[in-house]
Amino acid sequence: MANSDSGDSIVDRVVRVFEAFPEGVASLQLTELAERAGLPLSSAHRLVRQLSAHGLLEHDAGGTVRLGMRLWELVNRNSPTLALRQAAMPFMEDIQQVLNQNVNLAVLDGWEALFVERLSRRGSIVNRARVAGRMPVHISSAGLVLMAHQPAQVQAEYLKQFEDPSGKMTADVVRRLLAEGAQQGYVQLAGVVDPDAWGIAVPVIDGKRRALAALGVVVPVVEMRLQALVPALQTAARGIGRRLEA
Amino acid sequence: MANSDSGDSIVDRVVRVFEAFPEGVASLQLTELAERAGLPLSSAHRLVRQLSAHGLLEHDAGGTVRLGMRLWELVNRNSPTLALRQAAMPFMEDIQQVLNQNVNLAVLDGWEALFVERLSRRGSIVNRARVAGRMPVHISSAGLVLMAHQPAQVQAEYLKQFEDPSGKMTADVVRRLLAEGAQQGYVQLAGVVDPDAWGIAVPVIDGKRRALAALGVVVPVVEMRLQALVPALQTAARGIGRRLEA
DNA sequence: ACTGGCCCTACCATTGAATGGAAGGCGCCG
DNA sequence: CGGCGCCTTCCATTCAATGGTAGGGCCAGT
Repeated sequence: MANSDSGDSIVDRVVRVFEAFPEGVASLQLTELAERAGLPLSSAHRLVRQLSAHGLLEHDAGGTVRLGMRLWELVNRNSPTLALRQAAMPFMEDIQQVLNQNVNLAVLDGWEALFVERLSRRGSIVNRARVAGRMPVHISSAGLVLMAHQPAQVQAEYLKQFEDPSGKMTADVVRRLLAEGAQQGYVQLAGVVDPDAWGIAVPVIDGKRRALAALGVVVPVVEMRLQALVPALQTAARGIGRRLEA
Repeated sequence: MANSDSGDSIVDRVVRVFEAFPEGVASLQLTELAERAGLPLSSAHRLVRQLSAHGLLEHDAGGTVRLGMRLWELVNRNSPTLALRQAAMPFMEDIQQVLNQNVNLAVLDGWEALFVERLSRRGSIVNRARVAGRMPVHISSAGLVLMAHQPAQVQAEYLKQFEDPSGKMTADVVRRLLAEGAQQGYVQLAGVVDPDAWGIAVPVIDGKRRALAALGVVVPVVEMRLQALVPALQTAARGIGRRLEA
């Protein structure tokens, strides 16, 4: 044989190796990694060795393979979200302290909200959103408020393909939420993810009126000051937006 | 020609592409990227296209290339430091609130401290340590306290090759700091990085008595409660260590 | 102690995927 | 409108990548 029987390039394979780690699983056996990545063992072995030589992968104590510190370092040094996170962090900290709630920051990627930063309170209500985690647009206030501020064409495309496997949400409900979100400038969502939690999110708008990100909080349903949270979030979001101009 | 004139594999090239982004620079022109990565333009072009197809790179508005959200997501989802950061975050937040100071968390990588997490106070003293940033062991309290808790052999190797280009530190001073750090269980460092800032760091120890990380604060020299910080840090570090066992 | 199973590592003849110079667009500025 | 920088595409050449196979280390079960 020669280069790849299966017709995939090395780059494809490298990507498959990176993607082979299931969410939250830090390390895998070589054999299992090969299987998950769909590679012959000997090919996986060679590839892992090359990547390890550069620090993109590492061999940990038990002989298992994990993503390397070097990779983490490179990606986080030049992260596409770096500017956004740096601009947002001080404001997120303020919110966390003043409102005493979970705060999170998300961007829109496809039809999902991708959470890029999160500050959680000890002992506070469960916040399902994890850093680098995703949630479908229709079940997260952050996703909805981002979609609500997308160009009409994008929203139309989204609604066209919308389908909720759980059946809890209909396209009409989503349409209404988007319309309200666009008009009010925030989205409030009750207990979709967790029956005891409210999500509230506002958009971070840049100079060209594009919604770059969503700033949100997750609060327990018993929280009384719900409406008071909105202006605080909006003020913070404007601050973030202004920082991103400069 | 065939595969690489220069004798490097594709993996080498992928790594060089990732490494081509200078610290803090999010995006590059293709031509510049090719030059920095030491690749012929057409090869760079092909490689970038492949990587982009998988979302490891992205083309941004101006036609420049940057690291992709997908890469950021994969790395941060399965980060080798994920468990450490998750265990540490609540304690770091406590420290930040109670002591009202900058907090950071670092691991040892080679002869450098690599900062994996940081919480900074608005308006607080400048903290040079950036997330995913590095500092040489001998000018950071985190680096020193980590080195002070390494096996004797590692310390010997480190001291053997030690050389401070600035000449401010001598091997003897470092040796003394390491000895003190090992004995006292913390390292305090004044104004090496910034003349107005103190750094104090303690080790996070796991069940096998290995120093996995350093927990530290950066405080202004005028701060009076210096000694009071140490027990707080040590308590938090023990808490983190205990969480990592489970 | 022995055996079987599991996982990792090493070898090597084969060949098509990767290569990069050159030429063809595209947009910008003077 | 001509020159320049930057991006994209093309294509004949060839060696880096491939993966089946075999070897070695480790542990659990018998």
